[in-house]
Amino acid sequence: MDEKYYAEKIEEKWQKHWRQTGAFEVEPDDARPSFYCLEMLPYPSGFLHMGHVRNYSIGDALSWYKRLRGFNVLHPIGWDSFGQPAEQAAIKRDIMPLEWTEANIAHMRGQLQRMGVSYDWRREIAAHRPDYYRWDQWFFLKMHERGLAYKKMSPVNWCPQEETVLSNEQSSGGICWRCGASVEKRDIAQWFLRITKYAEALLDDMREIEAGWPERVLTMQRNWIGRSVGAYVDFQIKDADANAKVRVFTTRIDTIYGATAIVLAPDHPLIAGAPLKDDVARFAERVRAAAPKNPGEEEEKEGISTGLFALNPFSGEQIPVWAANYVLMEYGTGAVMSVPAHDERDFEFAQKYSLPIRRVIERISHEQEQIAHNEAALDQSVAMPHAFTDYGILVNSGDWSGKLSEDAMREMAEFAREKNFGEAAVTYRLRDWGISRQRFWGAPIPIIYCERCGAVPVPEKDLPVVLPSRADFTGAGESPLAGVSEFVNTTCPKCAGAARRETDTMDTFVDSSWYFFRYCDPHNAEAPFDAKKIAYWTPVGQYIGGIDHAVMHLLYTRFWTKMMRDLGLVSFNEPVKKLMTQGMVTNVVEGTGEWKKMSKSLGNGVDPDDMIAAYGADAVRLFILFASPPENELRWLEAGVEGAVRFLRRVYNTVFRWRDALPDAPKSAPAAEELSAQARHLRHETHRAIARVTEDFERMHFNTSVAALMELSNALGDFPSTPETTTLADRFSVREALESLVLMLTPFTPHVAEELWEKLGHEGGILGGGACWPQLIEELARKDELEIPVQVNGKLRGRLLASAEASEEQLREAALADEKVRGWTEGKQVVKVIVVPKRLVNIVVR
RNA sequence: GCCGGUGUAGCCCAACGGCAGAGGCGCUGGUCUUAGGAACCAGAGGUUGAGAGUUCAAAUCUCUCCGCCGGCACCA
Repeated sequence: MDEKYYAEKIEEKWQKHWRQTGAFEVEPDDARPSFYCLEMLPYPSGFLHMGHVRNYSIGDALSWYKRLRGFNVLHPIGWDSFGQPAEQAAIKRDIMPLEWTEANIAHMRGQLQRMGVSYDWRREIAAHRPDYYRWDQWFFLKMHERGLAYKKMSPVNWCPQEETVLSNEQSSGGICWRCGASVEKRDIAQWFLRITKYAEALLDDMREIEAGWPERVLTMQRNWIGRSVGAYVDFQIKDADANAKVRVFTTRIDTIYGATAIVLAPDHPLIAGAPLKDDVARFAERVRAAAPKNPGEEEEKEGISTGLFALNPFSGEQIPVWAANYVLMEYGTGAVMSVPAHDERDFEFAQKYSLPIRRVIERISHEQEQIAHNEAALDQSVAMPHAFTDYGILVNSGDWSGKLSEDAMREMAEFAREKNFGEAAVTYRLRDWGISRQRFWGAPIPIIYCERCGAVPVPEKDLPVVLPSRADFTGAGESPLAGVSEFVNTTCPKCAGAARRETDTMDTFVDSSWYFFRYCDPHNAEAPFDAKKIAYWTPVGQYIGGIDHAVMHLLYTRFWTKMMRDLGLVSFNEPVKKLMTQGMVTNVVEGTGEWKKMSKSLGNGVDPDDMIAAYGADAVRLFILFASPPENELRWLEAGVEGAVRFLRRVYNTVFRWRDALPDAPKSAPAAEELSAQARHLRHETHRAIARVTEDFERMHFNTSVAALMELSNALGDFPSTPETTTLADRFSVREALESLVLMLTPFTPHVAEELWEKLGHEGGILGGGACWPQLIEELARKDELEIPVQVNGKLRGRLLASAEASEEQLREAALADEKVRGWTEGKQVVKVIVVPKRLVNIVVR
């Protein structure tokens, strides 16, 4: 053993040991409980950043802890290796996406290995390899069979100059990133997955994961799904045939007597038949061409009358049909009934275009706002200052007047259904998932277009549809894949005639929707995975990743699981039992003093390799876990890393100093009488630390675990005797403290823990030697003598020394008899004495 | 605007209704040193964002307000 702590040497040694012994390689084992610890797989950009290091440090700590607690731990990693940057590298630097991607993976794998993360590397997967993406294609075919994958027209960002499709990032600000031309929307046929079919289940099943997922992630998903309960109502178009109806969606059918217009989205199909259709078409064109609005900014409401009139099915009243920019074709039916008196947006619109305002809801409680109105007038345009949007009681609503909103909504929807002009309905903000990308570097969608047979799915036996190894990457024109004739030209699986392949590839969120199932059986050539292996490992016990994936990835993967369940592949509804969203890693931006997320553009990034080279992987990981709780922002402080090294050095020195004195210590615990007071105190500190660290691990409060380990280390430093003068019995307590400390450090700093464990006389490594988490002895963790604060009227006035077993009565007597306390109770009447055993006494006097 | 989170020492953060402080960073002083650094020892630092309520007792529970962070936002 070196006298000093040399991180680099120790880390190399143990990484080699782990590799050679396959320390983290696992297989299903029915005799042991499984634990699946998963971190979000990285995109192989080429370099690990601090956010990755934080993510994997958290996962690794938990994995080690669970192993030491006797779990069979699956801890895998892989690569989200399809996506745009590989194509951009091809355009810019003339390097093929495959080559670029594989080189990046090789480099990042090396970085992860130098971090010493305990992965089962045999299970590594990469989305861009045909043995992975063939199963993306297989799932697509299964969904296609069931009508869950379908094609429809949908807009893309289109650069008219380069005649190419752009991603949102490439068209930010409405301008093409390469040529600066203004970007247009263009409709093309694209593939969609029917996630909306699962909207209700995605909401309902949240019950199963509520306990293990952060509230805010579930809230974000709920907002995203946007369930809305209301009703459809059909309005007959006046002077047209009986089929000419406009269907609206409303959440407030109780306000229908206040409807003074129907408002359509500018691209609503009914406009084609309107008397003023040319004016409306010009208006719609202007709305479409309007500059893309800035987020957070509300556009001025604009509209135009269509010249049509509609009949209110409840009142029979005739109201005008308008088109306006604030009604969206994508939501509900693309048409609304405008009730200005009870909807802010309709109010604003009605005021601008002088539409009448009809008041039909009266407040029901004096706690609700009384809004000025003119009882005598039919139109409230002048009297009402703004809309009244609460529920209340119906007025001016024919036979329905006098009913409560809640009752009216239910009964009026039912009435509409009976009379066949509407029904109760639920709509969602959630749209189907568009997976088509007009790109090269993705999984090809396995469809063949035949002039005779139409769109034909590729037969399963012909999978995978493999990407060509080369293509021309210009960045302009159609997708590079479309230019590869040996890929595109094929024969129809049905009629064997000449046919063309689909050249769209899949969204990369497809790959990440099910990758963690593949880890369980990564080399299976017959199926995406084996059902028995899945049953042993999944669902995931703990998933760790950034909050940025709160909606898309985590919603898609929940959807995918439900789809797989319906295919009979898994037997549960939810793929992830517990989710932890880590905070971002920030650093000071030079010259501003502000803490911002590390990024290239701000120049405040810190290279993990540099830090590991300077301080060692153990110290970097320890600092990251110690500096703040995992969900919080982590402020990068190099002084903090230095502090971590200092701590490790202290522990190292303590082991070095004691190790020769320890082998002679008794193998089992000496009786308390044989130990000195200091040794008994040390045992107390040891077991207190075990209790705290264990509890904190269960809650993933790593920062406080580390603090407890530092306390234990301090207690060892305070131990008054030297190795030479300590009795054999006392040496037992030192060995116990050191071994506990080292074992509990393992999840944070596995390399140095292995090294110290070996120096404490254990062979074969921590896992190989069968070490396990230290066993808590509760009575040692308890303090036998306690200092009990005594309060008088809630103010601290004295302290008592009492045994932990002291009864309520004993504490009460002792408190009342205490001299200091009596100074405050003298001459007063004791009203009440509250005794909380082991904690405190409070005397209430008057 | 709506929803969620959060506010404790100069900073990161503990305290699961019971003494406001575990740990680290920084700062001040000391030991050591030619000096600095390192290491070790000691120490200072507070209206728990503000106000009200519940309670014997509130950082903790409830309400109102303020600040900050995040999500959604013409969603009918």
